[in-house]
Amino acid sequence: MLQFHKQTRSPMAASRSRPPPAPPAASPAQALIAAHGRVTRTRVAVLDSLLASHQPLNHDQIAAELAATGEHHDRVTVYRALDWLVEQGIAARIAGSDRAWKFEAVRRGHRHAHFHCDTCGRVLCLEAVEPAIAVALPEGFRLEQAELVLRGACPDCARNGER
Amino acid sequence: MLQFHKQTRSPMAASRSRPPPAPPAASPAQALIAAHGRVTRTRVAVLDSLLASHQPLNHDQIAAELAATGEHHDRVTVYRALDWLVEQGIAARIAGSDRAWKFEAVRRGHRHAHFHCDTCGRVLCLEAVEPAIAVALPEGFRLEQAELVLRGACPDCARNGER
DNA sequence: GGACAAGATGCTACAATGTTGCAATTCCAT
DNA sequence: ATGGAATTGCAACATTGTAGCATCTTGTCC
Repeated sequence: MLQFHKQTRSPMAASRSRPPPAPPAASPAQALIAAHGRVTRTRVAVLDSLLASHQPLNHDQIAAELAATGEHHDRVTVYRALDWLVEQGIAARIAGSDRAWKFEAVRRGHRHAHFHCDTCGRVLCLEAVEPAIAVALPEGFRLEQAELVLRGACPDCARNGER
Repeated sequence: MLQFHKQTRSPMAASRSRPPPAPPAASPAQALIAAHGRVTRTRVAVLDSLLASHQPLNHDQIAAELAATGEHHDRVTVYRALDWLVEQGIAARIAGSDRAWKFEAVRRGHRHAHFHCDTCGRVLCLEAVEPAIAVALPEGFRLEQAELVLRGACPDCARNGER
């Protein structure tokens, strides 16, 4: 659980009106982004959202997060920021049970399964589930990633009884 | 406008007038559908396509299959037929790497992994891959289905070298 | 075989989720 | 501080799927 992100925004806002002398050690998001390319307002804000969330977010949820900060971020720019983060390996794109992509910050060396709730549509990261995936892939395939996808009802929805 | 579908349906017509004693004369698709509800032109055609395919098909590919038979099938009706087949447990809906659903006929008791090719977008069923999925799900979750999703390059695309 | 009611179809709109093209703006290495 | 490339913002478009509703089919009962 990482719930630090609010204060990362203020140095950024200040830097727009007047470049501060030396705020080098910025947020983890800024550091990550700087290591891969240009640091921009929207990229930082989007990655902040992803890092602060303990579950994958779709574009809508991210937009809501950004709106809550009071800044305006263009819809298309957010899509492009997400594309870029995925391309850089900073974020991962996972297919939800609705037809919208969900995104999560990549934790290196941290394998976990995803649980898709059919009732509420959320995707939960099951940190504790380290699946024993023993795959014998036929000749010719080049494996890039293996993921265990679980479907069903999350605790909240299962408790409420419906199916 | 429906000249061509007659031949597909003739065994059906026969079975309606007089149920054949020996084997289930109607196509497997018709039998499956009849066991769950109304047998209609589009449902049969769609399920035939799924049964004939060795890999999951998206709506576009199914539409192409249907068009090849010379019959016309409305876009919306095909969607609804697919929804119905999934609802009845005859077909399964799986999320592709693009944002279109893919569908496959359900083979009972036949677990297999899916390989998503990032290059050509196809989803291949890996019949030989019987993943050892040992999941210890936390309390509260109700598991409905577990699926192993593999991503990378399929043999065709891997051979052609690009990434 | 024929009539009937529930269910399925085929339109046409509409909704949700991205994507493209391009001029204007921003980032950052000089 | 400045210049050029990367990024943004906007509007238009593309893809994939749904909703509403009048009409037609299917399966059943006589």
